[in-house]
Amino acid sequence: MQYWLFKSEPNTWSWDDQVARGDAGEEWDGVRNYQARNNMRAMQIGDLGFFYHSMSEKAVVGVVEVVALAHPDSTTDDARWECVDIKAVAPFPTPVTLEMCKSEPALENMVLVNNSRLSVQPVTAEEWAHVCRMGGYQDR
DNA sequence: GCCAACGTTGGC
DNA sequence: GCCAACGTTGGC
Repeated sequence: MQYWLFKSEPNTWSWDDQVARGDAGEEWDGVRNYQARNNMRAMQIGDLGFFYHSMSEKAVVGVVEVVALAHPDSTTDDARWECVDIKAVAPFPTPVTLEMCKSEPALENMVLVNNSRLSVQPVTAEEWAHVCRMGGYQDR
């Protein structure tokens, strides 16, 4: 069981869009970055991730779950690119902003804080628990 | 809207 | 295989 962070611009694909897909989930397509793809290849069914809104919001707004292993990205013919499917699990009672993360010593090594451009990031179990607590989210 | 950081591309 | 140029991302 591992933890991740999925980053999206709300204008392109928002938490509400994700929720609207329900349990069927949705491809996390459009990733054209090797590091991000490699992270998705490493994912297992049932892995959990944060859903992060970049740009205007810059906050973790909810929790998603991996429901399909990495498979070819349907938005391209280029065999290099793969993606997983994820579904919305629950929203954060309180969105955790980037600013909040930066001010937390416990999160100083979080990828989001240090390499905000990577669109699919690994999250450690400690970071996961910490951010959940900040967001008022009851982890299972 | 600006600009820094990063990743990718392509010429050599 | 190196590196300069370019495009994109995302924080500010």
